[in-house]
Amino acid sequence: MSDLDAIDRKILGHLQADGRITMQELAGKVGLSVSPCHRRVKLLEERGVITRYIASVDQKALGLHVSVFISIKLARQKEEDLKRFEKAISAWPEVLECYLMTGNRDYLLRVVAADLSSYEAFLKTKLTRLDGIASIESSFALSQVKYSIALPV
Amino acid sequence: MSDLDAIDRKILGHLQADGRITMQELAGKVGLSVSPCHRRVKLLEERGVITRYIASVDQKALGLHVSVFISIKLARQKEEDLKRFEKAISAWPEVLECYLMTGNRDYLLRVVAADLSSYEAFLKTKLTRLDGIASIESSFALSQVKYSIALPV
DNA sequence: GATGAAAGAAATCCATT
DNA sequence: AATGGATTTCTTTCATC
Repeated sequence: MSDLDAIDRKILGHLQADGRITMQELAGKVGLSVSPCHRRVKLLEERGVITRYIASVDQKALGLHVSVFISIKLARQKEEDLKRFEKAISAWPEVLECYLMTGNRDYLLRVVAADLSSYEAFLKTKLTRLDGIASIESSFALSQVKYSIALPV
Repeated sequence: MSDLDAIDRKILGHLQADGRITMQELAGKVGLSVSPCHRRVKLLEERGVITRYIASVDQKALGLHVSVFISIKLARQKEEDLKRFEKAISAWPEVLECYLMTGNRDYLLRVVAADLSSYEAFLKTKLTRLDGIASIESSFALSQVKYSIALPV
């Protein structure tokens, strides 16, 4: 699966920091010439190690001032209950992250909204309308201290 | 601040989905020709609306099988205590996200590690060595149901 | 502000080692 | 697997509307 050598990991490190670095510059940084560097990047893309390239956008500039972590407990934990819940939240753009947690097997969601009233609208028109939810607990973030998508390589 | 018109928001939507889309294709999708589309993208970059471009890497392919959410309470909440804590965690690559939360004014961290023993190493050599921490509570994620960095535009 | 064209730079492919 | 060069494609700038 992941037989990534040292050069692959270097490449991934640089691409996580700058997804638009030129092949020439990237090749220089990892000590290869352009062609083999290019081939490695293409292989990493094909193997699904690099999943995609993204522009990162400032949350405040979009007017999204509210970040909420929501703990959700389901009434039943049968496979089909989980699947139905996961399918629903996956379709909502306000939900940026969702994790199935150990312990009580509940879900942890990170949701963004413009303000408290649009968060309330999200709760009322979407989340609380789902069947099979036993409890919802919202925790609000005062500020985002760190946000990185660069995994340690 | 954010006088983004409909076309700007369309551009941001497409760039969040594909950070390497060509100007030609992007221009077509938003109904402009290449030059004005290019100018808008450059402006969005200069204004800090687009913060950067990133390659997204598969966590499992890197062998990072453990995702943990950590709730941390500080002994004191003076500005300098917060600053010191935030500076420390910002430097650690294992910490991908950190939020200052309302309520008890504690921190919520998302941390990744290869396995439980390397997570333990992170706790022992880094987190628990910080001064002024009153409590640490780890919650493990069984699976990542959704992970998106694309903000709703 | 938008347009189209033109120059420069980068990605991509291929023959060679 | 890596290299250097050739080709194609994109970015970026500029004059014009």
